[in-house]
Amino acid sequence: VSTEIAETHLDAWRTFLNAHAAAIERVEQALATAGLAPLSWYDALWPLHRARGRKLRMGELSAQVVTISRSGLTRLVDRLEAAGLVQREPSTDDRRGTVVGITREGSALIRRMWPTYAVEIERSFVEVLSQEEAAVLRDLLARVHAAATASDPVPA
Amino acid sequence: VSTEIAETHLDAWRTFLNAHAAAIERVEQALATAGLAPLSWYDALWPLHRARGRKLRMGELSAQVVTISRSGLTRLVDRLEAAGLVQREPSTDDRRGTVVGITREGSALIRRMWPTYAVEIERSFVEVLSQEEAAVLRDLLARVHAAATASDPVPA
DNA sequence: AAAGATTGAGAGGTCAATCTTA
DNA sequence: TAAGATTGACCTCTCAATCTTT
Repeated sequence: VSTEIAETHLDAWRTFLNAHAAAIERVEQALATAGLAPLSWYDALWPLHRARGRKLRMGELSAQVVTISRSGLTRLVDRLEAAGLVQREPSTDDRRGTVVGITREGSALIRRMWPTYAVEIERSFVEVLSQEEAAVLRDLLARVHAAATASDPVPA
Repeated sequence: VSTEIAETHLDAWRTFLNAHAAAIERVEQALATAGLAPLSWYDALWPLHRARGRKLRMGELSAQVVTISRSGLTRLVDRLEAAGLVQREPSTDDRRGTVVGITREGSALIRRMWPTYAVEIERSFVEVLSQEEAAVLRDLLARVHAAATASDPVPA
């Protein structure tokens, strides 16, 4: 364990990875037990639901679903569409593009999933962190996020 | 956005997910650019490397590689073995079991990966968090981890 | 030529069933 | 019968190549 990173920072990193794995695992498990869809479906449906009827282009949606590649999103939307949760149409203004809109069933699913999802956020975050602590956590992680997003680590 | 979770907690949750996605993405990208193996290989090799020669049973190893299922680990170890980085043998004391040991090449790979990995931890954590802040982050996330690990959310 | 999106091929992952030894 | 680990079937994701429109 060299290349000298302070022990505290390393511990924070490891705890970060472990906490994330445990929390996500738990949410997925709760959703599966409740007979609902996986978190990835929620992630993709949520921006569409929030858009309240406005259809999003695949690219716009992709930009908001950060854990999946562009082609991965195409395939996810294939499944969502097959399940009747979203609808695709060719974009009218730029005919290279495709727009996706959530259906009534899609919005219904999002609403059914939220309570289960929320219970797990309660357990993992709300019950163990005060408002002030949550704010501190948010601010520290926002800095990590910004740093991790900053312009390329290793240019091509 | 109902089922009432305070906005601060929700923001913390979202930032948690985004920060994780960004940080991991960055590490994977750096490793790939350097022509090294993915993080999952590091995760599996590290406990074996740390065991300094002692061979671990598949179950022991599985317990320490938290992001992958037992059968997923079998397949990962298949690949690591094919790459000459680990070696499997039937366990002598309990012949149902298998033990895995890291090879010289495996340890060499871990050592070659670490500097690249470390650079990204530096960028995402060390450069933006003081010692004290890292300690605070570690402590808050340790609570999240504990809460997310606590006995079953939804019993079968 | 470049941008938006999809597709083919293949890598990696899971669950449930299986094999072997305890 | 149960525990440790693997396997078979199948699903999801990614990269690189492709198709269409700009």
